[in-house]
Amino acid sequence: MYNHGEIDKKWQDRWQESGVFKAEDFSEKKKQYFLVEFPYPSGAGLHVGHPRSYTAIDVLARRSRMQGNNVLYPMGWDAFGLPAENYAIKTGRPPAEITAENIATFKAQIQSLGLSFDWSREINSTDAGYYKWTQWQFLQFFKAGLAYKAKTMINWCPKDKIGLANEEAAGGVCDRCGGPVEKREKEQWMIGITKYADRLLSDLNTVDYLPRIRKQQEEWIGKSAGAEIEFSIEGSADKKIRVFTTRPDTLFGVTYVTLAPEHELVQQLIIAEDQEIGEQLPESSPRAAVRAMCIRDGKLLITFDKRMNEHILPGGGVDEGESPEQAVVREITEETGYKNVKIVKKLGTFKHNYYHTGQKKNVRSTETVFLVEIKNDEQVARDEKEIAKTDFMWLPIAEVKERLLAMPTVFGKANEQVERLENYLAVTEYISAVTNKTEMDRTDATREKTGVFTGRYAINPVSGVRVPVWISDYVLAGYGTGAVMAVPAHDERDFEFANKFGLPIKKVVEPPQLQSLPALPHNVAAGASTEIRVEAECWIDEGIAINSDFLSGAPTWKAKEEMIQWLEENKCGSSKVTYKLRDWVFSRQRYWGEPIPLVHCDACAEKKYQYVFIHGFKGSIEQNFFPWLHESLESKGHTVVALDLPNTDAPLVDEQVKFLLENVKFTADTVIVAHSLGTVVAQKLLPLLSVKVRKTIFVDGLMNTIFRDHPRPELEHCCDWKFDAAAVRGATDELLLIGDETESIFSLENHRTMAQFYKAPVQIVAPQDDHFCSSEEPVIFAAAQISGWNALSDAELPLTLPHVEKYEPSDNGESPLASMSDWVNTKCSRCSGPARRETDTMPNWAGSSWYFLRYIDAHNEKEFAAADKLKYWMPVDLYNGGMEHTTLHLLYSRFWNKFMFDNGFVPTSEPYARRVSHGLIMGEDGTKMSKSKGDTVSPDEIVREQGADTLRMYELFIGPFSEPAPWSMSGVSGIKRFLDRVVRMRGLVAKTESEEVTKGLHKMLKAVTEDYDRMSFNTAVAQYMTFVNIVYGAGAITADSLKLFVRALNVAAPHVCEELWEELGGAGLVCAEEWPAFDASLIVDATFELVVQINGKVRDRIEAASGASEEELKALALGSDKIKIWLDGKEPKKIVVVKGKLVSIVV
RNA sequence: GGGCAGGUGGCGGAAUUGGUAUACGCGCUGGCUUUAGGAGCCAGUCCUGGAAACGGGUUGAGGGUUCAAGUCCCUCCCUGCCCACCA
Repeated sequence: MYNHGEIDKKWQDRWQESGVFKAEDFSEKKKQYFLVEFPYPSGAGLHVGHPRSYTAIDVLARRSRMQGNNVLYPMGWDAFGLPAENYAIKTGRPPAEITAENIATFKAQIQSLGLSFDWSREINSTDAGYYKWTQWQFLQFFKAGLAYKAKTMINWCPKDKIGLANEEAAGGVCDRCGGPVEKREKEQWMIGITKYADRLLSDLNTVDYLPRIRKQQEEWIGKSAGAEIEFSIEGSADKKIRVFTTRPDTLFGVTYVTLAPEHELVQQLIIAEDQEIGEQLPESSPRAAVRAMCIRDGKLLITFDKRMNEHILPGGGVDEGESPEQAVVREITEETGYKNVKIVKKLGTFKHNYYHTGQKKNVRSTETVFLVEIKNDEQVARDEKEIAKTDFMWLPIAEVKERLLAMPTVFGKANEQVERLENYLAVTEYISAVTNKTEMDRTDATREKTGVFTGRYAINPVSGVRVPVWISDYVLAGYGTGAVMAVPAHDERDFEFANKFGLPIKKVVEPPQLQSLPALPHNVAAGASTEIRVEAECWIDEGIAINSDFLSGAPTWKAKEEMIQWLEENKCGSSKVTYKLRDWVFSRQRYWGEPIPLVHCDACAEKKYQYVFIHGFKGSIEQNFFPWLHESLESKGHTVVALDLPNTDAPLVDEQVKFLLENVKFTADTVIVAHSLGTVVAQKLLPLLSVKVRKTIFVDGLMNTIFRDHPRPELEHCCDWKFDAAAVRGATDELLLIGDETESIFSLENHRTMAQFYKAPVQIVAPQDDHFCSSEEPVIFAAAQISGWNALSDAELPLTLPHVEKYEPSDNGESPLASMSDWVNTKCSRCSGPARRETDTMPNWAGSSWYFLRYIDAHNEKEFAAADKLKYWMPVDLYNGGMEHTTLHLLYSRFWNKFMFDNGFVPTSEPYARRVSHGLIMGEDGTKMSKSKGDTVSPDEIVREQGADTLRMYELFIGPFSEPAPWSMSGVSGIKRFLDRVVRMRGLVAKTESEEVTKGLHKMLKAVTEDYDRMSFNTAVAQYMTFVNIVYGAGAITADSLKLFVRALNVAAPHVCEELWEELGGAGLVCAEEWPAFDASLIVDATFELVVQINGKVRDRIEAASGASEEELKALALGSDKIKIWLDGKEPKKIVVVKGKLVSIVV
């Protein structure tokens, strides 16, 4: 028994005093950066799950130090987030206060484990000194044009009137009140991670991630290659449906086209604006009447005529001097009392005859039908007479549809019109039903597909075949184009849908014939199934094209290529790559997060600018990106100056600069957009300007004549290639570099260099064409626009969280910051006019996207980290974290780091060289530990009762590191027993020891070293135990051997080992000793147990010399009496000898 | 539905390249030390036949390749995790 309470504390203090675990910047030793995910300091304190990875990586860190490396193993706090905020809402205490307490608890708990963290580098994501740099880095994204505002759907609880995080809205139910969660549109900050999709995918080749982690990254990015194809719409020449498909080869098999219910074309298609129904008659006809269709939540507003005993649409005659629009609003108010009536659209004007009861004859009249919206349910009192005459009601469309269609007074009865109305009703009903569905209902894949025919037809561009256009909720609005070409014969979802709605199925791919496949002798011999099954009628795999005109006979891969070529030649489609990855929603309507350091100024937003284009080598204003951009900017009210530069085929930069100075009047409201060699012109031009221009954009710019990998001597003499960074930067308020990811002309390194030279942000995009031709004009258009959003200057950072009275989000969905009018209302940094601060805060993912960089220089007040220190320490050599973070956190931080790399702020493109994951620790019953079950285990208790080393070693021993493992309290006691045995080995120290002990020691050292190398901590612990068992069996061990053992065990059980080391007279700290090397010569056994098998069964074990040759072993085996008996005189047919192991005899 | 990981004693788990299956720990049994309790130490502990010697069987089920299969191949069953209508 040892007094763990005393020695734990004693050695933790010694380590702290001696500073042995401090990482040294720029040390000559080899650097090793070990990282574990920094925890969220929850109020519940440390869970036994936390120490699992901290201890395991601690073992590696301690061993690495003993092996002579300069180790960085830091710890910090990811302390922004919901739990503290929710607790603050409940108690009214500031989250900062709560967080500080939680951190103190966590830190004390973690420190009680004797982990070798370098606490001098401790960080806290909620410190203003930390989040200043989170804000600063966000502004780099903003300045590079990668942060933008867009409308997205948020989870909204109508009862609590707050927006919910996804984790608070799990299962479509509000976390707080248990009520249903709706989707609501909200403008939010987004970050353009999709621009990095391809590099995030391909750079996985450059890092060492656990295969399943890599797979998850790949799937989350979800790259698929295919084609975008345009279908024209019958009767609407100007509108096209664009679909994305991975199987352009099946285009001949398309039997219908489907749109997502949210697709922008849906509204235009179902209300046939461009196709009037019925015969148009003059609206001024004296008999003109109006009717209103008002549909809400799948119900139709109907009036009931009491005298006629008939349901009818609200409406009536147009009075004199009244327009039909005025008439319909008046009629609705009279008949129903609703006063907020708004006309959405005129559906059409129809002629019809009806029997006029007053005149007692058939009258010819016109009727104009409007689609109306009733904004809210405010009503005026209805006229007495009207009440006597009519009732009104909201009826489900399905209930009234038949009657409505039968009404003689509506629409007449032409078939086409009825059909049209029917479609209109069906589609409207469908869409309202779908949009009312909860998210859960909609994403449940086992659900039956639903859909509705729009009544419209699309034309297959390759076959000219007319196919119906449907709307269906199995089409996702957010992926591809939100529309699909359905090929039911070769897509399971389309197949299911076609069967349900009786749509035709056309086969265009034949499964490959077995005979044509190369023989697979291996598989056949192994009894492999030789049949290829065709399931149902739907063949989704590749094959041979049939019924496909010019494609017929081609294998799928070839048919794809040929179809894409045909589409491109005929300008109705092109090859296209699509990703599942969506842009990153960066806004949270919460208090406890980093404030987004932006200010919005209306005056700046309204301002118009003069855009000056500078084209490149051999370029002209009509080429490259200029024509569309020109038009688009002018349509926004800006002016554009676009001039062809002189001598474009043999340019002289100075001459072109002079030309521009003479022909353009540059002002403070000028924005320069320069492309390629034009950026060289701009770099020479800017220092010569007498004003500071507003913004300059270099599109695929350059500073030397090295083009990616080859020089361009023809440009060497166009200028002196010397640039003055300060002068250029001083002549333009903003400078933005846009680079080409495909490196078609310039390398990414080139942009990185420019970014560092000019201290300017870089946006890397993947243009469809090389070197930014017309297809990328929208990217440049977006970058060139100047919004009303202005970044705070570096000096204004950090923008700290103000103190608020209430931590609840406001009931309009804004964060609590929005109610702080003193804080919100501020001055525009640019024009000094009134401006408003952004009140959204950043997500939890922000601070954790770069924390590994801050550890490297945790106290730097001038930069987020010094470049030379980053260069020394990055990348992280080993990063461990939970599986729950292997998609989002990993992806976001990789993206963040890559962007920072492109901008020259960090030295590596990938932040983590290696990523591993630990398994969850479960309760004793094998299910998740939970407070409600009461089976949570507190590390404190174990540390107090059995010591830190016991907890540490048990965490290592519990099972394979990356697998989940059930906690076992008696297993903990087993470790405690082992450590007591270790301590008692003092009593076994003797002058000599048996060979068995020496050999066991070195075998253990070898095995433990190898086990740690492959992160097999549980078996390493078993090796220590085996050795201790040997020593107890032998009864004696030398002090030297025990010291070696203590050195090896120290990484796992450091407190006990320091104590023993001291007692054994070891100098200094054992953790500062060298990692013990094993002596290979001591491990070698003189003999081994030769296994002799007959027909695969072990029949004898014979002691044999280790070096014995195959012949000797064979002779030995055959000479054995036992073997002779088993052979019974039979002659062996075959003898296999494995040296050092066994002899296998076949008879 | 798809992907991934797995299925080995009473339990957690070992077996690195196809080469002695069940290391190590827990639990259990017996013994010793002996005031009790606890702790410690020693021995045993996959199933099965046998007093023993010595056999037979065994890694979810079935089949295959091999001198040899927990490990490789095929079919199926089960469990866990992740993703989930991504055209």
